[in-house]
Amino acid sequence: MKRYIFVRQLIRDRGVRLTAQRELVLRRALAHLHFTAEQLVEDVRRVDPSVARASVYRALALLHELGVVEKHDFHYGAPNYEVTEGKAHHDHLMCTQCGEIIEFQEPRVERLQAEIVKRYGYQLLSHTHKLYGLCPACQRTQKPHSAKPPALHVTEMVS
Amino acid sequence: MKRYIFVRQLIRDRGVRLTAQRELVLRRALAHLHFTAEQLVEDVRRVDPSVARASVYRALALLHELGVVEKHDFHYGAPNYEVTEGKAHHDHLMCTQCGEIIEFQEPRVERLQAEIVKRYGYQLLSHTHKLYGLCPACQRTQKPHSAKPPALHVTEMVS
DNA sequence: TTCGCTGCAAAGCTTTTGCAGTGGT
DNA sequence: ACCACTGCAAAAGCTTTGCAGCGAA
Repeated sequence: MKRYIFVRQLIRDRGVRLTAQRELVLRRALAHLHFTAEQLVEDVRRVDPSVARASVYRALALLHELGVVEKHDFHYGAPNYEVTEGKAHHDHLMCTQCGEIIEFQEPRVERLQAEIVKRYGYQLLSHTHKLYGLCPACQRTQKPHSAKPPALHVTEMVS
Repeated sequence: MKRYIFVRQLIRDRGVRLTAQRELVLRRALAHLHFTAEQLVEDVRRVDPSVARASVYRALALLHELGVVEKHDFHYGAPNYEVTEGKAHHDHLMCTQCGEIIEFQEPRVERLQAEIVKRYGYQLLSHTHKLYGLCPACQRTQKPHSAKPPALHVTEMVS
């Protein structure tokens, strides 16, 4: 709820209009941990079928510009989005078989990153750090060669 | 050259046919550090215009299955491919303004990764670690807001 | 000779865009 | 009352696929 109100204010401060469509897209985005653009379209249209696919994409782009939403490519299926606003920084560990995503924090890695960029004279702006593996459950039911994209799922229902 | 011969053998061992198209795609892929599928298509067809776009995509998919080629998404333009076969493992540092890509190694990060997955009972299969920032040159010519995709470039000419 | 691979063109998916009408401020 | 935003449908990437013919083994 706090995040919702905060982002609404961000939109207003941006000087763009706070429309019903944008509010709805924001509310539905906040209801998921990780989601694809298409999942968000479906979710939004389940609530209000009159909202156009294009409006969802445009609202998502706006949220991305505002720094509220991050885009992830887990290389298994379509890109994923995540509302990172108001959440502590974290990276991701994903099961390549069932699609489970775990968010982790590791300050020691962050420190090493700073060291690495310094080595090349770079100014660090952002980073992505993704670990892929098998979750405990999938290690047991392990198929020798499941080369293909597992479903990317979504769980949390409120924000 | 050693890599070329090695991969040819990989293809034969796979029990699939070693066609002229596959050999050409492999040679041109080896000639670049990082490339998009479309860049590879252009490059291949510059050498032999009779090769179909679809054949390049199919050959690239084969090389990916063989573990010879890796796919990267730098979030600036189309996904990038890289022939990693025969190269030491490394991760990437990219300038978001000019598109320069630096490959770095940091064993200490690798060690922390092993520790992280153990924490969650995962079995680590692979990872991606990408740092985004401004290279020394672009820090000087810095535009306040260059939100858009820089050209992804390609340099090396032989392999 | 066989059947896996290719070229071609068409289709598929996801995302973007042009435009006329609508609604926030 | 403006003009930014929306819905719609068409277009625009990028990648995959069906199919008939070709050519590596």
